Amino acid sequence: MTKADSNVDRIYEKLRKMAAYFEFKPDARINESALSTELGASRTPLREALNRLVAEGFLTFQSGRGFFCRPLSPKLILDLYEARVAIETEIVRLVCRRASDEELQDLMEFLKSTEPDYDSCEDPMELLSMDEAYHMRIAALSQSNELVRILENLNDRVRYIRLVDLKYLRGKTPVSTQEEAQLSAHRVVLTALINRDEDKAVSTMRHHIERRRDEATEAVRIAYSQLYVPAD
Amino acid sequence: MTKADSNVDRIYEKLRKMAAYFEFKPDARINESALSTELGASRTPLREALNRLVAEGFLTFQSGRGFFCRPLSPKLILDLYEARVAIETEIVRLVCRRASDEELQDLMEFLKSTEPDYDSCEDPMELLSMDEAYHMRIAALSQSNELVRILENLNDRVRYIRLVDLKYLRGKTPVSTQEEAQLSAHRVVLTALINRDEDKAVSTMRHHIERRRDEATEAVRIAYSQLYVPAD
DNA sequence: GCACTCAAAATTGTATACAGCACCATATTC
DNA sequence: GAATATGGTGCTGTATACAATTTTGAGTGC
Repeated sequence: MTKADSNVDRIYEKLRKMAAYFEFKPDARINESALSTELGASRTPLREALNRLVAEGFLTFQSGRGFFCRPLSPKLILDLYEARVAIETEIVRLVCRRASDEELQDLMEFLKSTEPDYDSCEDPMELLSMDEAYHMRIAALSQSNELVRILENLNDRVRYIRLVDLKYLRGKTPVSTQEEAQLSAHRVVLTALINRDEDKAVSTMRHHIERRRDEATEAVRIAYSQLYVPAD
Repeated sequence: MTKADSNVDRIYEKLRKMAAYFEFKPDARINESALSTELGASRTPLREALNRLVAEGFLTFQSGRGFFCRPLSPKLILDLYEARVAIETEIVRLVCRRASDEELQDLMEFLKSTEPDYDSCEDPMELLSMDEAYHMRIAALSQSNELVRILENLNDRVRYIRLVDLKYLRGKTPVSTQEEAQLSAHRVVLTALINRDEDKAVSTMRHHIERRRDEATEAVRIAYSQLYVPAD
C-alpha cells in the first residue's frame, strides 16, 4: 500500500478545506483535543498539520493559547485581491512571451468547450471551480512554479468570499449577463495573448480581477451574515 | 516557563536561518533525532517547526522518508526572481497611488542618509541587509500586508544566492561602480514615485530586479562550488 | 452590582515510548 | 560477478502521559 498520502497529509487537506470555507469561525479558538477525536487522530499529527496552515495564512497561532482561525475583514480580502492582481498580471506577461501558439490554441479550445457549461451551470461552487481551473491553466503556461504556487494559496484563501460574491452579489444581475461578462474577459485576454498583445492582455486581466476586488467589502459583510446565521 | 516566544518559535527562527543559508545542503535529508539534540529540544516541537518551513518552501517533505532541504537549481532561483518582479512592481504601483508626499520624502531622507554606508561598506551581508531594508520600507508604503508577507518569504528564500551574487559576481566590477548603480536605481525609482510617474517607477524597478535575475544561473553554479568546498 | 481572589478544570507544550517502515550491508543463488 | 533475498539497524509516524499554563467560575468583600 503506497502511503503517498500520510496521515498528516490527509488531516492537512481536510483542515485546509475547513479553514478555506470558514468552518472555523473567524478568530475562533481551535480546540485540539476535540478536533483530533473528530478527525480520528491524535494531537501530534494534528498539530503538525495546524502548523503548516499557520505558515500558509489559514490560521494564526498564539503561544500558550493555541491555534485560531484567521480573521476576516474587508482589508484582508482587499489585500488578497491585490496580491492576485500582482501575480496574475505577471503570469499573463510571461505567458505572452513563453507560451507557444499551439498551447494558446489548445487553451482557446478548452475555453470554447466549457462555454456551454458556464451558460447552463446554476451552482456557484461549480462556476467558481471552472473559473479557477481556467486561471490555473493560464498560470501553468507561465512556466513559473513559484507564481503557480502563490496563486494557488491566494485562491484558496479568497475562495469563500468569491463564492459569496458570486452567490449574493452577482446573483442580482441575470445569470446569462454576468457569466457572459466573465467569459468575455477570459476570451479577450486569450485573444490578446494569441495576438501577442501583452499590454492589452495584462490590463484586461488586471481589470477583470479589480472589478471583483471592489465588491470585497460588501461581500465580507454578507459573508459574516451567512456565517453567523443558522443553517437553512 | 513559556515566554512570549515559545520554544517552537525559537526553533523555527533558528531553522529558518539555517535553511536560508543552506546550512542544510540542497536535497540533503534532515535527521530529526540529531537535529533535536543539537537544538536542545525533543522531536515534537522540532517537527512542528519543520512543518511550518515546508509550507513556506524552505524544506520539502516525503511521507515515510522525512524532511529534506529544498533543492537548489537555476530554474528555482529564476522563479523566485520572477515572483519578486511580480510583487515588487505591483508594490511600486500601489505606493505611487497611496503614499503621501511626506512618506516619500522621509524615504528619500533615509536613502540619502544610508548612501555613505553603501559606499564604505565592505561586507556583502551588510550591504544586502541595507538593500532589503530599503525594499521592505517601500513595500510597507504599499499598505498591503499580503504583498509584504510574500516579499519577505521570497527574500528569505533567495538571500543566499543574492549574497553569492554580490560576493563573487559583482565583486568583479569596482565596488564604487556597482553600489552606485544599485543606489542610482533606488534613487530613480523613488524620484519617479515622488513625481508620481507610475510607469517609470514600475519599469525601473522591474529592470533593477531582472538584471540580477539574469545572473542567477551563474550565481547558482558558484553557490554550489561554495557549499561543497571546505570552509576557508 | 462590581471587582478581586483563588482553586478547579480545561487546555496547551513537550518528552518519551514504541510500532512499523526504509535503508544498508551481508549472504546466497545463479 | 551480478542480481536478488534477508536480517539488522536506524529513522520516522503517532499515541500517550504529564507538566505548565491559561481559563473558568464560585465565592468574598466592598
